[in-house]
Amino acid sequence: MPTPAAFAATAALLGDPARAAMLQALLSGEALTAGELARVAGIGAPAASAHLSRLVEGGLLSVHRQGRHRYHRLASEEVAAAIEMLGGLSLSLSPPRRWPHGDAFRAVRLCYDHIAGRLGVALHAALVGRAWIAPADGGWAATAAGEAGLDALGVDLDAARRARRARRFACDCMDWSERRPHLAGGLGREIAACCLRRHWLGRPPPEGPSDPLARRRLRVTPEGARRLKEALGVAA
Amino acid sequence: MPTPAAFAATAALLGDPARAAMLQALLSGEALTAGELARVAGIGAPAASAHLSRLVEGGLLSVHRQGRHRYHRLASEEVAAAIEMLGGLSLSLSPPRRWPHGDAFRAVRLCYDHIAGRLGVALHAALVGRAWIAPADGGWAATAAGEAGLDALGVDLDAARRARRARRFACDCMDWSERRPHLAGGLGREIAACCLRRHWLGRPPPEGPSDPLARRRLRVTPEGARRLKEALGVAA
DNA sequence: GCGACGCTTCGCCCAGCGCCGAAGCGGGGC
DNA sequence: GCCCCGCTTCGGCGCTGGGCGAAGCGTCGC
Repeated sequence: MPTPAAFAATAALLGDPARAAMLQALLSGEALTAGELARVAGIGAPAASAHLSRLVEGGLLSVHRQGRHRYHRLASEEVAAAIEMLGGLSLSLSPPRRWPHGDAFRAVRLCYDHIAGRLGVALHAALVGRAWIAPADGGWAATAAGEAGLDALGVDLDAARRARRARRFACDCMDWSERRPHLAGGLGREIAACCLRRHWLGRPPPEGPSDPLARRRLRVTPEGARRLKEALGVAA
Repeated sequence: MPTPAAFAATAALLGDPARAAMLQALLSGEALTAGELARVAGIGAPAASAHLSRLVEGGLLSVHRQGRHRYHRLASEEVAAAIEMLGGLSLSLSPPRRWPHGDAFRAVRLCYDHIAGRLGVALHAALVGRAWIAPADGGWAATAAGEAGLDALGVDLDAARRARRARRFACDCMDWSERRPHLAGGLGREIAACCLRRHWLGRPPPEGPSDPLARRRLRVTPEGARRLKEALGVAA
């Protein structure tokens, strides 16, 4: 455990409405500009700049300059996992309203860059149940059967192993709507990419003019349901 | 996801050094008095009282009056899980020092009231691998084989099912040192209680005069290592 | 019943932070 | 070269909130 001071410093970064809005917007895994984030948070450019500086300084975000824009993204999937978890806690502490985003969001959605919701949890269980992945130091490793099966599905295992942004090959991420883990890490990312590339998952149109969760919504296509069922026994 | 305002309100409760110290102290699962918590946080009684009021109001703590004392404890294991997770994130954001608590704390420790660390993760994997527990709505349920096996070990399944404090029978709790889940819920609590009762786990003496993690330290006894090995194939 | 003790409430002070408007810096478009 | 645009820095304002000492309330011990 960190010192209380270090712990509080990290938590305090999450404990501001404007910063929370920015971080939630970045949960889609995309990189957004300072201006977009200012609009999302409903504040002016100077205030947004100060917030973003603190988030970067604190290690929660990373920046990428491109021309006169500055693109911000979550620094790691650990950050995404912590935000998801804290969101789940906050929801359970104020239970007045029921599930606010419709059952579809609970069934399948994007968490940072991997699949979450009931489908994400089912995929995780299927991979473990068929012994396609096995416990390894710091997460999971693919078994021989898993490498063959995933390759047959079209998952780019080389890309999954390429440790971009210091990520693990595969590790667990707690699903706050299901209270069971789904798969994160490079493998989680590539599985999601594969499903999107092959149109097993699609992105439904936004539900409103400024739908903050639009980028995270997913939908299982008929073909996706069929292929996932026959390949992994997953009922989407 | 909650609104940014609700999310930030919850995070802000964790984002103060004094409150963080209190919450970390309560991670042992015990109930502590306001005075003890004030001492832990290094603040006076009035300040502690104000902090505790806010934590209770925010749903993170629950209070129990007994005579002239007021005992505070974490309101739920979801709160404990979120604190653990945020602690792991905070550690990973400031990686200068390596593991500060010794390898023993990483091997086995108490998380709220269940077993965490490498042993906790190994137990979770063993229960799933032997199909003693199976996925169920909102967590895990014990299979017929699991009921028999756990009962033979001496785990009080009736107590585990008794949903004290609105807890699930069994669900996952992310282990921040291993990045894989260990078992929480009523079953997790009763397994830990069973191991302590049968002296398979013991509490080592505190490492210093004011060891904040003393109540969470655990150690596997020789008999415990033998019994866990033969019953579940777990190498402690 | 009286004092000791645990805790809370009240009153107050001060630091930190979140916000904005104005100004400054740098990149791109024309 | 000019201006537009995205972003940052600076200066100033207002408020929240965290801290303490003093006082009040309820409980326990004798």
